[in-house]
Amino acid sequence: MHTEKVYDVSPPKLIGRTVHAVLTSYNIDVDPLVVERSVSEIPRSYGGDYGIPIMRFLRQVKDSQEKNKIVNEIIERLKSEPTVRNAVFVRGYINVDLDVSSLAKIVFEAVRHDGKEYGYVKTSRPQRIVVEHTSANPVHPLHIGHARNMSLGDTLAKLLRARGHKVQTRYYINDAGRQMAVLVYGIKMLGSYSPPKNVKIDHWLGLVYAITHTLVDVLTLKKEVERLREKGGEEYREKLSELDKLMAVLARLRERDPALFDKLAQAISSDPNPEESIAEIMRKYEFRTDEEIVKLTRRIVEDCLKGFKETMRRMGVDVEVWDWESDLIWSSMVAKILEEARKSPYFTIHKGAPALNLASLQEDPEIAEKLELPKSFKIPSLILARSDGTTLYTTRDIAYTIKKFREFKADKVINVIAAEQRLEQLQVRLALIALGYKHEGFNLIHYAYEMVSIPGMSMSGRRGEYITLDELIEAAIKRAREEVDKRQPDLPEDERQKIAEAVGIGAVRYSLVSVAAQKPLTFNLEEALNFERNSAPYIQYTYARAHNILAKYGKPIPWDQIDYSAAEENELRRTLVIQASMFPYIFAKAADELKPELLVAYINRLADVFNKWYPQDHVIREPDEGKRAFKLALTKTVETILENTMRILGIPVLERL
RNA sequence: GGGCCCGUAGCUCAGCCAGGAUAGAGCGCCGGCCUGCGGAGCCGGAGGUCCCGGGUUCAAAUCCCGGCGGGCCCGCCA
Repeated sequence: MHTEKVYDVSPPKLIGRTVHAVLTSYNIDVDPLVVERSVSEIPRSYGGDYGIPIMRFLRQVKDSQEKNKIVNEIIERLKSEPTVRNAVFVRGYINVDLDVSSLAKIVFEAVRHDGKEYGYVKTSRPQRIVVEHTSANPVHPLHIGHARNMSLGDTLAKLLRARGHKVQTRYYINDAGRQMAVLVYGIKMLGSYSPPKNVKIDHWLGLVYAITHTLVDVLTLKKEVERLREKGGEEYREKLSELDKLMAVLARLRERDPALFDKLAQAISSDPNPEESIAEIMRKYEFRTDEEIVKLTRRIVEDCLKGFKETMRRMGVDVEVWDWESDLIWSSMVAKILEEARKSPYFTIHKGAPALNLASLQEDPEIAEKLELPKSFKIPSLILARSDGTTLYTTRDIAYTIKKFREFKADKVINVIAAEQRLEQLQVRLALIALGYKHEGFNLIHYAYEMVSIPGMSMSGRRGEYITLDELIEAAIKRAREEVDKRQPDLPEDERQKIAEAVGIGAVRYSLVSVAAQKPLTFNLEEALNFERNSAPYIQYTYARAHNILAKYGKPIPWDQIDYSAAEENELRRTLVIQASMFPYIFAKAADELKPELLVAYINRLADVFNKWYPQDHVIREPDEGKRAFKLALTKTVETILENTMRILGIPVLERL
């Protein structure tokens, strides 16, 4: 693969390798990665393109003659590299001026031969990796938070695959547990399961769930208030105001479907003990003692997933394996975990329930370090089962983790799960280690992401307060359509709509992976669809421009007629070549560090430079054949990188928009 | 009460783990230019106590300690 050659001569690799080799020959021991990462882009006015603060590595060298000798040797070695024009020592830095003509030759050859694979440097240590993502509970429709999850998960999977890993994607269907039982209870209260045809099924189920959940909460809270009335005081007033708020939620829910609401309200209020009815459904499903409940639950979940899959398909997201939580229980995998726990030295009884004492594991320094445990915080004991024998989410998650590792013979499992589940995810890893599943415990990665907020909107699935992802997609497409109608009024209607869909979807995905996962993200539709800057449409547009310049030329790129000296004639051409040479490096870094946002920042910058370049340095009208060949190759290179990045980010590639 | 994450220009964000030159982009704002390979154009400018206070270091946005502000978590929920 020619991409490897580009990777090797990319400035951080080249300079890092050279510096490290010389330092090592002088018995200066430094981490090659630290050296490589000290290489940074510098302003041209510093006399080069990339620089490295060399003095920080020469601290231990006391003799200044010796220092000079080392610096000079590094400079000489760098100068002997074909892609280096000059290297100088300035104010503690070694600055490298690149020979962009030689660099261009290497980059163009790679683009020419690797094409759609250009930039996808293969790892030297391929692994088997499971990426679990989306995994929304099948009780309400997907919303913007799930969209961040699926965009990150799908992008990571594509990124790791392109890097040469074997990747499997999985979705965990949480069909056991209380939430599901609440929805099933609601459906049962309606008498028969007959969802309306004119509403998307997951949206309707979400409404039933929200109404049922809130009604049950209100009844429970009312009893509580009743009980506290005599006593009065702070607690009573708090519960009372909580009840007020819930009543307001109920009123809003009723507006959405009065008939459905009234039917549920009447049925539930005539149930003497809804909490017990829900618990009973949960038991019947988990212990599989009531085939009717099993069938109904499965049918509801299947229906809800149909809705999810439709939304995911629109987002361009595909998951390979769908795992049912209930299958883990029924296949006795969860029972086995419980059994193993009982035999483990960490087993304990906590508040009368079987549990694992995880705090004692914290004392092991290896575990504390590898799992990055908080120091002055005692991990609470993990309760494994309810007193009625039903299992708990975390216990089932332990079994599921083992399943994921086993079935794919995975080296690593990446769970894309909200940051609010940090403690739970930590407990899973600790529990695995406690039960002797060390490989699993140490190689389970919680890829945590923070919440997505939409200005002026608070969200709660239990209360039915959310903007669904479907609505968001529609809004994005509608907004995109307005722009497309403005720009391309002559295109046929159906084509404009197709373009608008590709633009809308791309815009949502781009903005959801553009911010580092551990930061809270504010989603702004207008910004996501800003056609002018830092957005998927902007990248799609830039691609289309590059593509159409090449289409206008109409012939194959004359690779063999390129005059490489053209590279040095224009600053923007130089910058583009250097940026193009950085693509494999950025790609590898994004994959290895699980940071898709690096790719987003990179591609945005490349588009900026390209958009600045082509209007002022005409490609097709270039009279000199060799120079025109160079410009065509450069355009092809940019087009290729844009396309190869969009493919990873799941942004549809369009030839016109 | 404890733990985790975040805090950088008016706004949205890079940079922080792996300390180094004058802290970067984009939006917005101000002032100019422009008839284009698809105007979704170009050039210039202003704008910063890198949340605060200590410490380590030749050197701190970056590391350590102590605060402040925001979010999340600490359930026989998921």
